[in-house]
Amino acid sequence: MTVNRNLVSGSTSMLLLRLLSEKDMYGYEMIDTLSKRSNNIFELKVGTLYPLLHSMVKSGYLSTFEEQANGKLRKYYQITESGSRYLGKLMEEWRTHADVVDMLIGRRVQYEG
Amino acid sequence: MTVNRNLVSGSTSMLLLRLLSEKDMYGYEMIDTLSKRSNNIFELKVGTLYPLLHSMVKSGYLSTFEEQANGKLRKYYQITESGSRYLGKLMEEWRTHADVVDMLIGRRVQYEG
DNA sequence: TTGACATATATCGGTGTTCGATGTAATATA
DNA sequence: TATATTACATCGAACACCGATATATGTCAA
Repeated sequence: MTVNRNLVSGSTSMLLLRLLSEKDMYGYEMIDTLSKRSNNIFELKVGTLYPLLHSMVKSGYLSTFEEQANGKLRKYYQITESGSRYLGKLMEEWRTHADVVDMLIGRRVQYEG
Repeated sequence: MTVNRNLVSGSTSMLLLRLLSEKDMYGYEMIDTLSKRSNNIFELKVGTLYPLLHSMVKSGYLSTFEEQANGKLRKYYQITESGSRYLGKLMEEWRTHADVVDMLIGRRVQYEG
């Protein structure tokens, strides 16, 4: 996130929910998956991840269950019905805002809603 | 900025610099222009604008001059050489990050750098 | 002419997002 | 057996943004 770490901030919870809409994951798996899929451009830090996951559990967007793997207890996160609805909302918002920004900096010639 | 104000945050200074790369403007003019061009989607608040402008002046990205208009003293902001370079950097970053987010949420099929 | 509204500047405090630093503990590997 | 990796977690600091608030002038309608 180099120079301006907040350039696309706020999209983090959207990306996590999007991942979990594919399958249940544990924390480190989310970081790895995001990192690999983005060619290391999106490098989520644990100090960001866990507080975010906890807050989304508290908000009812995620539920958790634990599972033994390689002797280690892994905490899996699962998206809820409410989380899916919230994800839809965030994606819609992202599209609107990103398009407006693109339009304003001249990446798209005109904004068409 | 409705539900998630931070969805495209950090892009504010980029948008302001982009505006000023067209012509010198005073504070309110920037708010109005951004608002009108985006069909009221991007509504920058004065509490955000002025501290940001001041910090960019301090960083050397902007310079200022005052001009009388309708009896009122308007403070115009002008982009500097350094500000133009910084804008280029921010736009490049925005493109990279926004593309990655789009790819991760499945808006683009594959990320091609 | 006066009160309301718009224009225009500015600051302050609070909230939310993110990360670096730090801590703990188990497994894998050299 | 020492080191690295995996995996969980919290805390404090920095930063972005906004609502509230303050001040002052111009415009316009009642």
